[in-house]
Amino acid sequence: MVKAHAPTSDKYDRILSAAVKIFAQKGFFHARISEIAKEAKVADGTIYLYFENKDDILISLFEDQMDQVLANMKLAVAREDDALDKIRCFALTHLRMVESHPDLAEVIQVELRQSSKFMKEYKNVKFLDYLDLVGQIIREGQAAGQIRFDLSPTVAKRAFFGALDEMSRYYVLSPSPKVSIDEAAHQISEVFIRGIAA
Amino acid sequence: MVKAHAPTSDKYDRILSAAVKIFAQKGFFHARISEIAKEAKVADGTIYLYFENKDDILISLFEDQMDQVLANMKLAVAREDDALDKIRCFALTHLRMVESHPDLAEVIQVELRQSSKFMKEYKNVKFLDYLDLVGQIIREGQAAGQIRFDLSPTVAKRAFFGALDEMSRYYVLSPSPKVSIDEAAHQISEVFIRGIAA
Amino acid sequence: MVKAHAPTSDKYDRILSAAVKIFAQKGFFHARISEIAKEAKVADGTIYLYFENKDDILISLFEDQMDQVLANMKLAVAREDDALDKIRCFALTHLRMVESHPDLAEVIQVELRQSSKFMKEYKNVKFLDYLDLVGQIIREGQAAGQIRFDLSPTVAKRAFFGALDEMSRYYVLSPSPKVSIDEAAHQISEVFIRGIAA
Amino acid sequence: MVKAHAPTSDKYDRILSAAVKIFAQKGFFHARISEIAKEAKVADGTIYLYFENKDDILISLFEDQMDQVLANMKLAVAREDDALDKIRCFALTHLRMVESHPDLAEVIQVELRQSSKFMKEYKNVKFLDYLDLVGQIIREGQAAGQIRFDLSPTVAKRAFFGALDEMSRYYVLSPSPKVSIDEAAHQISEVFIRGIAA
DNA sequence: GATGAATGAGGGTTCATTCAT
DNA sequence: AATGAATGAACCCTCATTCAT
Repeated sequence: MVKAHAPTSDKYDRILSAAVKIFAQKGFFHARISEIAKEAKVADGTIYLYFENKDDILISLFEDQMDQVLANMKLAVAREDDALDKIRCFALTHLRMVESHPDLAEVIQVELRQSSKFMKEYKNVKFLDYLDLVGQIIREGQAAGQIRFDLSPTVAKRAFFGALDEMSRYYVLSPSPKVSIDEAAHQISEVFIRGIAA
Repeated sequence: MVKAHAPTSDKYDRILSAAVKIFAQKGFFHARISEIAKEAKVADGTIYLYFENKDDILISLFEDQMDQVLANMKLAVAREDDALDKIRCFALTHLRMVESHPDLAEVIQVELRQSSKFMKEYKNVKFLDYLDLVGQIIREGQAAGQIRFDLSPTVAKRAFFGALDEMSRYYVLSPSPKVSIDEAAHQISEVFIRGIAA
Repeated sequence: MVKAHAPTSDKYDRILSAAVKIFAQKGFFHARISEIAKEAKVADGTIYLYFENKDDILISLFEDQMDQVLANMKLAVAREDDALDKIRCFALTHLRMVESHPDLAEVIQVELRQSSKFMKEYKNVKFLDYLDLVGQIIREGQAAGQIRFDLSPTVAKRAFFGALDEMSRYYVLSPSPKVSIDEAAHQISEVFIRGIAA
Repeated sequence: MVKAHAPTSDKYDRILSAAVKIFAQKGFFHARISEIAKEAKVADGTIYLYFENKDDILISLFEDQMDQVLANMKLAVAREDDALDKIRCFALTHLRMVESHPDLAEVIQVELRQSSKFMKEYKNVKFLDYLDLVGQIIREGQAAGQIRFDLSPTVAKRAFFGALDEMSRYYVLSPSPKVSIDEAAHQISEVFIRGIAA
């Protein structure tokens, strides 16, 4: 069922913003629809005019935000010509997004990789697109002779993303991180680049 | 509260094993106590003789299994003398454990990093110990002059673990992986070693 | 926590009435929320829109009804000028209320004096107010020289109330009482009045 | 089912004593069998060798204790020749028993008049016997011309017992009573005697 | 569209009772 | 007789979802 809603209303966005906040605070399962409604200043029932059910809020949130994250990252990476610079750029942009949107980062980090509901049944296309940005850069670098040919892009893109992601978890969950975002991005991209260089 | 139970009974282990299976299948929140009880072939109430509540099952499971994982990894790594070989060993051992205990790996992967309950309120000491095994190896390699001194062990250990962990997620959730466990372990450890080498 | 509910709805009263009936029938502990809900023709969950929990139903019931009982008794007693007539009036009014509201009388008789929950932790102010109506009458009669001065109002008010209360228990629990309400009220008040007269 | 138990064992009494204590503390419904067992220093299951079920503990307790109370009261009252002195003696003995066995008094006061289980289904013969001791005294006094003939023993015995009982509740539940037991007994019996005197 | 009172299915947990030892 | 681990029926309460207004 496609939910109709007037584009003039900002309720859809208000609900999603509220959901990000509450999900980050309590976790998806402990978050209450009534709490999201209260935070969004709408009635409980109103949420069901914009979303099918509770799951749909999380998925919509993810899809919506991943569109922006993806667009943002593509734009940032496109500014660099060199594959290795693109990798540096990816790391920095990724961690800076985490820093500037901690609630969203936490929800994506923590809630979205949880439970069969969202990682098995729900085909996480947006996430795979995001992951493949790294894969493209690697293949580009291989084509340019900068990156070893015996490196599997499938493995390498996950290794790189995983490194950044684990670092994100550190920032999301750690009250007082000891290393700056920029320094972490620098260290991770340098290790990776040396590791994959031809 | 320490729950009394005869050491001769295997119910504690039966319940934990059942829980691993059901949690992996349905996710923690969708898992039903009655289902775990049925799988463990005990009455619902019996579970509460061994565990405080549902949360306690997950935490006990984690603590119990992490003890074994930790011991296993320490043993494996101790067989190598060279820091770089230890890193190779860690990667291979980690991914092989994931391969041989897919249910457990999935639960740890997916459930335990979820929700404030388990990553914020619950001090995940065992996980930090595990993570620090990598940190120790790195400091050892730095002392031996094999690893760059300008590398932050804090960042590097997370980068390495994150790479392995993201690869684990791939194996846990992917129905038909395209790269072998051993090959993935090899690629990840080689990229990392080149990346951090002095 | 004050439970919100539209004043136009009669659900609050319907639930209380149902509760009186079920509590009288089964006793508080054997009464089931679902049974009260069914009797009140509301859903189980609806009860929790009007009451915090099962205990709260009993306490609300008591507070609500005692307000009415208290008001009713004050009104009745105020019609008499003479202290001794007030005592006669109190006895008659009390037992007639018991007769006309047997379910409520039984609940108050039996449930409310039960268990630390309601007689120790719960400060039963309304009941003490009711009891003190008798105390006031006695002090009034002492001031008028009709009642002995060496009589302790503290003891006397309890003696009088206890006499009526035990008689109430008889009516509440006895299937076929042998003495009429009015005759019992008469006998009790006359014994008491002679007993306390100057 | 009649429960057999060796008269050499004191477990039966230990369980009843424990039950009195726990029932007084928590109330019948909040009392846990396991708690009574612990207090009596027997295993949970042992209780079921001596009692049919939880209800049976309370009833046995009541029957057992009422036998003693009844015997005690009969003995005390038999020492007096005069009906009016017997009334004085009854009041004093009753309140002194309450004072010296507060736990038991509380259980009888509070638990035993609760719930249909014990006041409707369970024919409370012992209590009626106790109540009728007063009835007998009154009839005796009427025969001796000391007590009015137009007084209904049915009403009068309840009035007198109710007065004492309400006073007991005061002592049982009040942390610091303002009137002494002996004074209360004196006042109540004097009021009653004057009230019923020919 | 918007509301929020009402719904009622569902499940974690308790605890009286049983029974193998 | 005594034990206490095990049982499983029973129930209060929560909360996602609905629908009359």
